[in-house]
Amino acid sequence: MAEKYYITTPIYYPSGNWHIGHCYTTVICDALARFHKLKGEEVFFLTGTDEHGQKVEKEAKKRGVTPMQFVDPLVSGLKDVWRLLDIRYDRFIRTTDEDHVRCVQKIYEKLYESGDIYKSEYTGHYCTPCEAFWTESQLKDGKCPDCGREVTLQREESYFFRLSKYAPRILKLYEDDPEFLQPKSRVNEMVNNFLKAGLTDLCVSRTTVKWGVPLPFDEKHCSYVWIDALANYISALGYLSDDDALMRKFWPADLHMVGKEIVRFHAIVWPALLMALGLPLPKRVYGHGWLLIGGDKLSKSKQDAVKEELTDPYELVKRYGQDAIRYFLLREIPFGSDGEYTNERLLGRINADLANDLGNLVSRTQAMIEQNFDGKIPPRGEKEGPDEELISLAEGLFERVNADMDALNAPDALADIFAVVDRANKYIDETAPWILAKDPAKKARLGAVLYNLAETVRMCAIVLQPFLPHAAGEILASFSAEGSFGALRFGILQEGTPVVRLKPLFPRIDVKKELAEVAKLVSERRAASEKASHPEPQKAAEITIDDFSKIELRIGEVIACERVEKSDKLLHETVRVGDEVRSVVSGIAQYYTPEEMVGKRVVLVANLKPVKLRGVLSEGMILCAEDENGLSVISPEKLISSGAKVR
RNA sequence: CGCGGGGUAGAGCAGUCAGGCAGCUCGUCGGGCUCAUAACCCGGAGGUCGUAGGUUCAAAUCCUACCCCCGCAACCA
Repeated sequence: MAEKYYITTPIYYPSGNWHIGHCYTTVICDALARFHKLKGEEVFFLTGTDEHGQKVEKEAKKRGVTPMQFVDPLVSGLKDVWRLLDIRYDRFIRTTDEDHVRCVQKIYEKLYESGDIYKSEYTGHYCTPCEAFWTESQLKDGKCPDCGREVTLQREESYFFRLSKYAPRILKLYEDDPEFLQPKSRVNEMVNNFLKAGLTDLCVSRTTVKWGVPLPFDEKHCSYVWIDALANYISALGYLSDDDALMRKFWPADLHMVGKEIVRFHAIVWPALLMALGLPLPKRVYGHGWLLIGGDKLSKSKQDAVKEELTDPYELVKRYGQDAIRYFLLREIPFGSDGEYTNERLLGRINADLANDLGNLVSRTQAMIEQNFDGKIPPRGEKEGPDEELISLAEGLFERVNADMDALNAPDALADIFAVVDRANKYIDETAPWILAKDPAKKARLGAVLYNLAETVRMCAIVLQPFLPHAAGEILASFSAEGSFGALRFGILQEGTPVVRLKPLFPRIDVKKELAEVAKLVSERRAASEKASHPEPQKAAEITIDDFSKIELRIGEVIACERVEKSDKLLHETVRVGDEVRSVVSGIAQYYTPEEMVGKRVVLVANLKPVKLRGVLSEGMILCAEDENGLSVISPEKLISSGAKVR
């Protein structure tokens, strides 16, 4: 019986802006899925979208459409991206799919009956954009520790999942199975940050959110994020449905590929849920790094035009082709850690590896076969000189790539394949077939050389299929060769087989010209989107004079000023406002030194609710104007007494 | 003592867990070749491995202290 391989991507939240970062995870999974399929395993590759939640509900409302109407086009946009990149998933699950919803309801029911879900009350600081509740201690400066935005205090009746109960078993899981969570550093992170501190039960329902799965035992409540989202991995297989054949065949998952920010949910919450349901645990959870976009100092530089990268997958595929984008993502991002994306690096990779090395190797090999052997595979001939080295390198290729892929290390797998490509290019130099061609007595040797090259190219193409499906397919077809891993033996090509000469697989790109074009395109697009979005924020809602009078503005004099320790942006001013002296913190340290501020007269919002910033009390706000060039404190034009009202 | 990432050749990085000749890609300089997509092959130059101390026959790697840079925006994988 064939082995099975079940691999999943995270399900993506429909935000409307699909970019190259989303492609990263999915392309790796696709390559892994294809690789295992070629190994003859029965593969199930799952991806999809996570569509419920308050954020979608709000966005939809803002646009005056139903959540479904809001989400549908976004989802089909994502599917288009996958089509462009030739992602061959077996199912695209949406958490709004009927079967998923039914499954989630059954899971809730089951856990409720077993007592793993119970009713209680939740109070917490809620950050709407992050859809997350935070405890008092987690807040940073009273704001969301993730995004730094305002949180609101919310209290409501909720159902909870007894996560705490499972902490010991999860710790044991990590000990017993070091493979379970990778890379290893993430294990320490989980243990130190969460498990050691003790798990708290997880809030799994909401009454305030309507866009979700209604709980079967309490219709007021909707499922809340994680059970709904995580369950996709089993609902997609028909868990608890009438037809659970897939579930029986493919569960447990062989690999959940996730981003490092959601490792926690996959390495703690998900195993606990599965334990509660009495299901086997996934074999491996892999938390990969992030693809940072234009992530170097350039994006930070304030004065120069901020360099922007083209990250739109549609445009990238249109310009360079799916294989080139796949190749870059799989090759360039260091295994397990963060990688950096720039257009320049993308183009560098395309030219150096795909055009110069691989494409050119195919091209020169086929050209010589065409010129010297009438476009037919020559006889194999005797081995001599460097033949042995080339051949054994090609023959050992699969074993090396297989080991790399078992370690989920696509960059190394590709490096191993290209090591063979490089060796083949060198082999041409060593054997100098163009010299052999001049001497009719050397015809047999020439044939042997070209045969060895054709075989090497063919074998590389077979292993390249998971990574560069299009190009690898073309190469194989041009030799009328089959792509199965069974054909990874040297000597399969038959003498006389016609070889079709391919057009350049990866045309060389003029990097300078292309970068200029891309820069132009990006700035045009930005201008267009600014134009489209600008009228809105500028047209702030109309207010009455009464609204305005609620704001108390006063002139203050800065009598002392110092930097706030351990902060880059904050200055702590002591401001005299009439008879009063106030402590004010402002985020202007990048524009003003403390010395500059002392003695300045400023406009202060005097009735702003005091807050603590970085532990320092701030009782007001100094008015500033800001544009792309910098920031200026607003000062009265003539000398005017401190404490004076501003209207 | 807020959290995280990092400092190895001009650029980008691997090597650090497991101590053993400092490597890879790009760039650059020189040479070769002309089958090939001005591609390919060979060679050179270029490094106080952030700093100081320690352990060791041996340290980029282990230990201690310190310095510096980046992110903590958005999107969220």
